[in-house]
Amino acid sequence: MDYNFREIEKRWQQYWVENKTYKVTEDSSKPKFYVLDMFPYPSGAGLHVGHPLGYIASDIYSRYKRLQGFNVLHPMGYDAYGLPAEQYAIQTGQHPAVTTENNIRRYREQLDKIGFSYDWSREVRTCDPDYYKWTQWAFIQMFHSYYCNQAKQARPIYELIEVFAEQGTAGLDLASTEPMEFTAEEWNGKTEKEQQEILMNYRIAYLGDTMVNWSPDLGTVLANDEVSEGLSIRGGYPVEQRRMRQWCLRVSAYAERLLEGLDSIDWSDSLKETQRNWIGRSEGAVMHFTASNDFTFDIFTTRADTIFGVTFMVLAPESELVDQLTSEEQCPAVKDYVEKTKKKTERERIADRSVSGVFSGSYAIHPFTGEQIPIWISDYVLAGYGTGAIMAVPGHDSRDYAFAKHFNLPIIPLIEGCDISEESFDAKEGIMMNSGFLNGMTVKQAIPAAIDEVEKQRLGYRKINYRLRDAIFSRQRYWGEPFPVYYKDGMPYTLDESELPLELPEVDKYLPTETGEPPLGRAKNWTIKEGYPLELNTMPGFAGSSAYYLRYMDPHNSEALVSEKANNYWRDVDLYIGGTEHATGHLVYSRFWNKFLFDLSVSCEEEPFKKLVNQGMIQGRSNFVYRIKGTNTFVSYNLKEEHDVTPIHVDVNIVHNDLLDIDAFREWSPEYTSAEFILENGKYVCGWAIEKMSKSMYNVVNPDDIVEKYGADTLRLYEMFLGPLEQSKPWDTNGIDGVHRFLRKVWNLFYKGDDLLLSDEEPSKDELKALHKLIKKVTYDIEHFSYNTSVSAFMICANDLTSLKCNKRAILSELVVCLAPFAPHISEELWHALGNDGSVCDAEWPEFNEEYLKEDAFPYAISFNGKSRYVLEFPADATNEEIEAAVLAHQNSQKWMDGKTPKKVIIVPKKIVNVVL
RNA sequence: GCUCGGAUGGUGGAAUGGUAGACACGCAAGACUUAAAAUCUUGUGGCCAUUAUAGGCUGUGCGGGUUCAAGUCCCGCUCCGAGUACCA
Repeated sequence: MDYNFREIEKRWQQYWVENKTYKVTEDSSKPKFYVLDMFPYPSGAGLHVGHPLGYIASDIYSRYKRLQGFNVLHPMGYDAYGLPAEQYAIQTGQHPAVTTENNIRRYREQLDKIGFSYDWSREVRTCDPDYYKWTQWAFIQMFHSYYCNQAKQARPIYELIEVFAEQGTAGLDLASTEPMEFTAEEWNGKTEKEQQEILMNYRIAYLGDTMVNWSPDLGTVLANDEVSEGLSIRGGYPVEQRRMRQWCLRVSAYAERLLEGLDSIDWSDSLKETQRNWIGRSEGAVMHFTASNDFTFDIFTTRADTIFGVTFMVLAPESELVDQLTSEEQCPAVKDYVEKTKKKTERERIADRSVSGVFSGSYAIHPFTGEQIPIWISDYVLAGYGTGAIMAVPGHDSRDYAFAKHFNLPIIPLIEGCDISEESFDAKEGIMMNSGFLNGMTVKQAIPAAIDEVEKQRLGYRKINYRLRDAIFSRQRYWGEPFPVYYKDGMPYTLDESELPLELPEVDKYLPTETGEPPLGRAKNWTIKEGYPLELNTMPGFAGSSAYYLRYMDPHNSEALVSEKANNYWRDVDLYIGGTEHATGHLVYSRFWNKFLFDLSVSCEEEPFKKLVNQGMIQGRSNFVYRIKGTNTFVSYNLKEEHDVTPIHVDVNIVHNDLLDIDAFREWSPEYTSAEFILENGKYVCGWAIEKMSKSMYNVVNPDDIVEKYGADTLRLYEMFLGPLEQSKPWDTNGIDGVHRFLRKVWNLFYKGDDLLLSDEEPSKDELKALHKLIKKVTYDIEHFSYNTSVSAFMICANDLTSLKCNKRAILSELVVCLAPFAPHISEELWHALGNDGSVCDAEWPEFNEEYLKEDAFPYAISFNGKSRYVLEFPADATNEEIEAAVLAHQNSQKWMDGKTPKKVIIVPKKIVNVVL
């Protein structure tokens, strides 16, 4: 009987479905283990061979943990809201729900062929009302919460209302959009609407006027992580800055906890570093400056020590301070400059690094020297960071230096011996000078000393600033979660929890309305209660993906996002596998969202993802043919230098081991039907290059085709064999024959022709050794995600057992269990061939026994001064003294030592003897 | 600019400081076959030597260092990749 993978895989996939093999429930008698993949956005193109890489890795880990006796939660679902389905809807009129449903069906078909051990009964879809009910619910909780900096947690807003009525803001330390102070009398004297407006300053989900990334082409705002280099990540459309009223989440309140939490989780250093940079904590001070017209404003600096080097101030063009600080005669020039910068898109601003700016006409007073410092306006200062204003110290900041040089402003050196004739001295080292009370201190001493003095004289205060901004949470799009919000008297109110889910309404078109409202403005009767209008924005993509791991724990619960019982059992994700592209998006929002739910006691763990592994990207490997210019003749790779040729991409699926299937090529396109070929050794050799996997490069490999040709088990093994999991690497179907041959080799250990040849004899020493070498290596490798080397270990073991002609049940059954996480279908089949019932998934992971690896005699490598190695064999129980004596005995009889007397003999546990001459 | 990775045969890649190149692809030779494909066996870093064997030298991007011993540790470079970017 041959290894008929098609039949085997079909049979066992069916068996798993019929027997609900992968269904899990809470079971307090077993330890839990939660393995999660980042759920996919089901795109129209379907899966290519790169997508399942992480899924296979996590599936192997899940199956392994299960064999080790863990109760493994391994779910899958779809991040189903998103822009592509909506863009497609705009072009074709096709409802995004239909497109999404079709895409999901296609994804599921492809996933099923690979043999994953998902518990599909727990599937979630972010666009399903039963699911987004809880996204909306979480939003309502955020709306009704504020963040207390003293308690370091979110608290219900009604507490705050009570405190305001009793004591105003006195003694409170709250996360807010802007600082506010008022008394209880002032609060109590305000109208309902005024009070609501004040509360907006503190809510964790709030409406705020902020600078947003606006994409005119997409007609929506985007979050910072959805923009890169001034272009939208999806689609690559230009993005500009606009001030708009948007829903925001007060992520910044959690900045410190998001930073601290990184120390407690097992993520790669580079990913943690990326998050640290994104959060961007910097310690410094806010300082008050007074302008000549008595208007006071604040700046933020991390270099308070350089206060005596300030020769000018700079405001961001978008800053509200600009209006306050512009003198009358400078007004036209300033207006002109501000208009100009507004017109530039973010991308143009990045591209244009030239120095520009305008004098405001007013001056600030230096807090220590009383000197007049000119105030300038320039686009190198950002409105969104700090206070949108800086004190410029050209001697010790390169940007200030460039500005000062350009506008001929004075530059003062503050550090002894520094040379600032060509560039600023930015390093935080040296001895201070020209700095009044700071003179003689090192920079490290001067920074805190300067802030102490500033605080003492009430000129400012210590402040920690974060780069992390609040997340903009509304999108002017159709295909997303509707906000559970309606407006009364212009103020937003949330729906009652009992009114959830608020379902996405139907619209006639997916475009903005004629008056520029978002698409939901087209919905009929989009009102609630006594005709109050509902919110027209929808939530962004990250809304639905921020708590999906909690929902998998209890996916059908209609009473809660997750029950306390389920949450207390599953707790958190033990292993999360996904790509780095979510480092500053999903993985920040999700941690924030979970911390908020932790404060509400909905989630019992503060960090959602204990361990995270990033799988590398799979790149494409394109093939080329070379057409001689002006002809329809193609020349083989190594002969192309003799002709003037144009390289042309050729479909990698008609190339095998870089050899072109000429007949298939002629059929590939009518253009090539009559193509002529100049061959080498009777073959057409193609060139190749590593490029992104994409249709236009003709290098997309579909997993279905691989499964059809080689089987799912071969695909799984080969994806792992390609290289280290976390490394990016090109897909190259060449070489897949190697792992396929391995599986056949395993098959042939069981079957000779049609006969099952198994023996109940005691295994030999060599057989046990081959097996236990495998068990040791594979156990270690799975724990360390070193799957490529474990596939090698299997091949070595199969080769050893083949040459030993091993057909012992005792050996083969343990081999099959080891193989089960990697190649589940063939393992099931062989598990049954061994006479077992049920599924191999219920077997036990074999235990490694060191005894079997011990040898009778060891070869020792003998080296001299670390060179020229010889080999001597010693019994396993030989002592170091015996080995040393044996080596020295050769001193005169062999050429080894050239008659020299050894100074030292070093015997290393690794079976090396080094003789120092 | 900053941060983090990486550099090992023709290719993908192995190597807790201890015989570098496991395993696989490719290639070459052989077996089977009328032939090819498939399959199996053997060889395969480079250079040198030899009828053959045994062998010698060299070798992990470059230059130093530590060590009995360095792909691995330390210092200084070069190149490549990823992320991030006027964050005061």
